[in-house]
Amino acid sequence: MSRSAGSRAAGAERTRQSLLAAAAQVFVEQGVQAPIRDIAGRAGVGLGTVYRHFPTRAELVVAVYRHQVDECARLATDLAGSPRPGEALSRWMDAFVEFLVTKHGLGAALQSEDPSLQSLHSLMLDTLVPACASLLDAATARGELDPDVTAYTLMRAVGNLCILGPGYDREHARAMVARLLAGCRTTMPPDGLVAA
Amino acid sequence: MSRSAGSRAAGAERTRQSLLAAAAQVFVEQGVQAPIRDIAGRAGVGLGTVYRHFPTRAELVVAVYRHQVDECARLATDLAGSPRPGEALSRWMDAFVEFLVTKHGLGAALQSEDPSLQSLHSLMLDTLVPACASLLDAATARGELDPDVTAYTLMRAVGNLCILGPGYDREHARAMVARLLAGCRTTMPPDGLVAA
Amino acid sequence: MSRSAGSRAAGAERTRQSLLAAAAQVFVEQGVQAPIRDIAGRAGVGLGTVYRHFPTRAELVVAVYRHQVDECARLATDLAGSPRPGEALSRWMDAFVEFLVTKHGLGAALQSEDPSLQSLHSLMLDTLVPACASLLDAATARGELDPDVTAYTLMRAVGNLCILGPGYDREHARAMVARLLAGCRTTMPPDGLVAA
Amino acid sequence: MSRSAGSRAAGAERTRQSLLAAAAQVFVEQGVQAPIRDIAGRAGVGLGTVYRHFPTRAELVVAVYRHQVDECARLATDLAGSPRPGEALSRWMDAFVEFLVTKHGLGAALQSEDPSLQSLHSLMLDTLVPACASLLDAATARGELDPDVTAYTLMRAVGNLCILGPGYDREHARAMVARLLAGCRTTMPPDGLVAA
DNA sequence: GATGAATGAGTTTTCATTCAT
DNA sequence: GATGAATGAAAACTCATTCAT
Repeated sequence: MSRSAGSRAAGAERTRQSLLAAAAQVFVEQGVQAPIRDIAGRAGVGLGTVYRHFPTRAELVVAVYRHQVDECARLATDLAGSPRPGEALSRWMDAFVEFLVTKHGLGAALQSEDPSLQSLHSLMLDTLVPACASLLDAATARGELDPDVTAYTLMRAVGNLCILGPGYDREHARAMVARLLAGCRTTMPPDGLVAA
Repeated sequence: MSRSAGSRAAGAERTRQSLLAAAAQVFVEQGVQAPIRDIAGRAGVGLGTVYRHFPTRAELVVAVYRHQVDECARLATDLAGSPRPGEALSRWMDAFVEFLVTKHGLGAALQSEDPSLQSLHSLMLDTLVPACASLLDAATARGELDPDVTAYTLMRAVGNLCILGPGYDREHARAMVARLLAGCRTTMPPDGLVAA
Repeated sequence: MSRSAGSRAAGAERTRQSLLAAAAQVFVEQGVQAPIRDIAGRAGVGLGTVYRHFPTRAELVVAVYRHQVDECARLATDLAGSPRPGEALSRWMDAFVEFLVTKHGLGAALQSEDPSLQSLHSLMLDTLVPACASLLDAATARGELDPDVTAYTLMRAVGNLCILGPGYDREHARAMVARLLAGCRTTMPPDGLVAA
Repeated sequence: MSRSAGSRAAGAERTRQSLLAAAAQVFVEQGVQAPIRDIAGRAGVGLGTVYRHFPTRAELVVAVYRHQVDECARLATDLAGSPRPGEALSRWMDAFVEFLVTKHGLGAALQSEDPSLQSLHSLMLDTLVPACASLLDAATARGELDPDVTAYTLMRAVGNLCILGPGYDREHARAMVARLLAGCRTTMPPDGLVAA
């Protein structure tokens, strides 16, 4: 009359994966505030099923991005021992930018103060800030980076620079991030003025 | 006759100012998408009064920010003839940052693609991009800036850097903008990698 | 400091006439439910002025149409003694149709049950039903009309036939009214069936 | 499984029918522009439920009337081969009148130019005009009707004659339609004047 | 008398969320 | 576990009406 418990669980897992894939797509198209119904529709499941798997929007958002966040953190680990820490940092930032701009709306979501997205912030920060920090520290130790730059601040800034819009696309974001990084290489005078 | 008409007009003008002040406050707290009713409540007027003065949300938003946008553009004019264009640009950016972070939510509003905010984009771009461009050109002419940097892209980037959040406040934004500017002083290699 | 009482009264009368003219126009364009503000605007006066002259919408509507209603009634009087009452009735109906279709929206207004338009009904009925009845009676007396036809019912029917729409314009209304009248010339069988 | 799905679907269908019944009633009382909330209230459901079943007002209006429109069209088909086409037309018009006056407010709705009711027009015209035309053609072929009369114009006129009001009820409408039809039996002189 | 600013009730519409099946 | 019907709070927007000047 019904499948075995095992295959039922497998079915649930498949449903979960459909949801994650659908949500990822919809988030790209409409941002993380997209109607839950749209996600259910895209996944081909009922509305209630979304709520069963992800009782809150935040849980869904976090689940959608966790995989890529983890991958990004792993890349930092891989680059950690590089003999050229400044270049390693640049490479990692490129990957981070790629991640952010690919996930249309993520940058915006990151800056949203909507409490339901708090856990997305946590995910990003808890995982990526340490990852970034290790690269930063290495670069700083070599004198390739101003020690005043903190990983958290830099990542927020980069996250913001990755909020795209008309006339400001992926390449612009990448270029601006590169320049920001370049500006982090040397100590800034307290007033921030560019020396002549 | 002119007195009564005058005082009615004066009352309306006072209402208008209350609305602008209330909207500015509410925009800081809730962003430019705040419910119109909240703005009416804050100003102590009826809902219809908001619509009378500002038939669309966009008109209200633009009115709220126009004064400061104009002031910011004026500052660019004042700084235009400076003998040290790089410093002039830095100073102007500081003022621009100050403007953006004071108007919490404006940065976010600027990156919104909501068509009702199109006119806010226009206001900002039409007024400030030329202002910024004149400073940029002067700095570029002196070799104090990479000619590849365009005013539009730089302003979008700065606008994004001014989206604040927990752990990323005005001072962080200011510092990041200063570093971004510093990174604009020299030509970037095409791959954006920091030279060792 | 102010005009004499006489000229003030004259000014008021002029305002009243402007309002009637403006309302007539607006009623044609938008129907009798048009926003009061539009009428004030068209007349070039303030909103309050409309309310001063015509405290209710109904009073304005009635005032707008009274002149023409009276004229229409007068025409009936003129035609009353005609030696050919059937033709007189036709002619009068033509004038009535002309009146109705010219006043776009009046037909619809007449069938509306909005209580605020009750007095418009009264105006029409009290004035025009007797006028029409006199022509009807004359025609009936000559055997040119079925005595079962009452003025009130006929006028409602004609009023309805004058509600225009896409594909049904003034000429169609006129033709249908003529046919209706033709159908009133002879006694109908109780079942309304057309004899072969 | 099929049972639970079945009963949920059945419940939804019951809701849909409640809504149609409620809407029909409310349309009679208030016309087709009645507030959606009133219909929801009458049906004893939430506001959103109305929107779920009928996303636009037009869809609800059309659904309410489609059944009867179809029935009316079917009757025309049944009467099409009648040996006495004039009588068939009369009978069909009687049914049409019955339909229109029963649905108080439909006549008015039909003459409304509100774009949201465009589909109601289409429903009526696409379905009933051809139905009526077939009866008309048959009668015309037998010389029982003036060939100048078109189905569209006749139906608009009949529709208008079925707009009831105080002192003008179903019987009056029926009588006036019968007379209009009678007036369609013979060619009218161009000036529409009744010959003595 | 004239004005028009202010008001707020009334409607439409959208979606997050619940829950019976 | 899955479903999707139902719900209703929230927000936008319109306009008739009042009233202080």
